[in-house]
Amino acid sequence: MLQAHYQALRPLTTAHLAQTMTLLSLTASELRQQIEAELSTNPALELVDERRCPACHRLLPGQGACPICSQPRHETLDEPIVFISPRDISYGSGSTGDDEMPEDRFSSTVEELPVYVFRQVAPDLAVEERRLAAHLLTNLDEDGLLAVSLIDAARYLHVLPSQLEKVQRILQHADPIGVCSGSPQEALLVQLEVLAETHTIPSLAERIIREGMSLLSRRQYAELARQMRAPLGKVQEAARFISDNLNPYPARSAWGETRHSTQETARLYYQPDIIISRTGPGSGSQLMVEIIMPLYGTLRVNPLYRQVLQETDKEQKEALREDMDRAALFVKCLQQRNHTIQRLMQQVVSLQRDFILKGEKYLRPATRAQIAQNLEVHESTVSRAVSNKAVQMPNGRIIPLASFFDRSLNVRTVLREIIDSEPYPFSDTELANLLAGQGFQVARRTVAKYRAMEGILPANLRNGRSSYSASQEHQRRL
DNA sequence: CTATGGCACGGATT
DNA sequence: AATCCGTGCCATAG
Repeated sequence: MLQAHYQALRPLTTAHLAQTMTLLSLTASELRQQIEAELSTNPALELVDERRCPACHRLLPGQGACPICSQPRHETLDEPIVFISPRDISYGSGSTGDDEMPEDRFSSTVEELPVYVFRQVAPDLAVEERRLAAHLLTNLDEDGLLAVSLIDAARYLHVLPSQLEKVQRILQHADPIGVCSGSPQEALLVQLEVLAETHTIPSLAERIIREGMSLLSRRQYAELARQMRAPLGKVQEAARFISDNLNPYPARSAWGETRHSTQETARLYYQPDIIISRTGPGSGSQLMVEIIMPLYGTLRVNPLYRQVLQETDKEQKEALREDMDRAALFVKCLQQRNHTIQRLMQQVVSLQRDFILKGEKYLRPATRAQIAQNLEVHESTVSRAVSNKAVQMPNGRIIPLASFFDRSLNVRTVLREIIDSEPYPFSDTELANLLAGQGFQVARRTVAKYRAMEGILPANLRNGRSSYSASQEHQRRL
């Protein structure tokens, strides 16, 4: 049945083909602009605001709408089972008619933050909880802190404060850690808690934040020490730790700093075009892939047009028919775009399952050409589909889709591991041999390049603990 | 003499 | 057709 459905979607004209190609290479946000432009110029095209698609609703928690396909489709694969559905993003309230004027980067950050956070947590929330999360996120101030009190919000939403607190806790652990806290103090505590999982933290830090916030912010350490009944040195150490590692205003300080992302093209913040998440915890879980559609509702040809077409006289008929054809074409192209991306992601996910779940080390070097062959499409098609798109991984990290095709990422990761635990600084030649021992055959010269990419100093400048400042200085020089 | 970085070439990618 | 990436060759630094 699906087969038949898509048979009808095969490109029929060169115009169709060209438009599909164009749409294929667009990001979710670019697509949104495109759709809006089309909607405003073509009266035959209509966006039906159906927020829920029954089938999606059953499978996805919450309101995963299926905007483009009027018949929602979920395909299952044998190996990792993949559900794919376009997914909606709403852009808060108001300001829909904004013309792209990137003059003010800061304001765009403010506008993006709620969406960015919502995307991370949405998969983990139940339907009702999503509503709460959305409400909280629309009430953030520019620092990423809650502008309303939890009590007020709970009253407004007609829920128990405890329910809202639960949602808030989840939000606070999303990427700008501490976001959605009620106060700087609260944000710090959340950050401290998260940090404590991986680092050792000064014992005094928590108490200082809890009890000595005002003194801390005024840097009155002596007074603080007296109040804590602790030595001044300890207090200063803790204060130092706090100012170095924590941030009372989660939204400030470039939360897109994506450390360790290995891609030099790391844009500040991505809007993911595709989201990969796990359907549940544990090893037997399946992967769920969502293709983002940036608008609510179903896009279709306005059925009224068909009727009117019957009843008008000839000269008007021509104009109407043209609009209708354009609209139909657009919808087809859009469907084809999503279909192509869907098939692509099925390939990618089943090939790179280990990479998605276990990390960069397990990336398989795959070429676009190979995927294109499996998909029986031209490699330039794959190329277009892959470029300029961002994927959000199950762990919340957002990376370019192109990194799935990075031929050297796994080698570089292993290289990093070797160097991180080396007993003495290995020379590039030794590193090359060690890598070969692990099955990575790379030339000595290439090892040097990878080192540079990872910002690791050459052996002669590397003494045991490679200091950050040194390596950063080195990076700057490149 | 050894370890690295620069330049250039060929194949893959876009 | 233009560009990027892995490599080999060679010059330079220690």
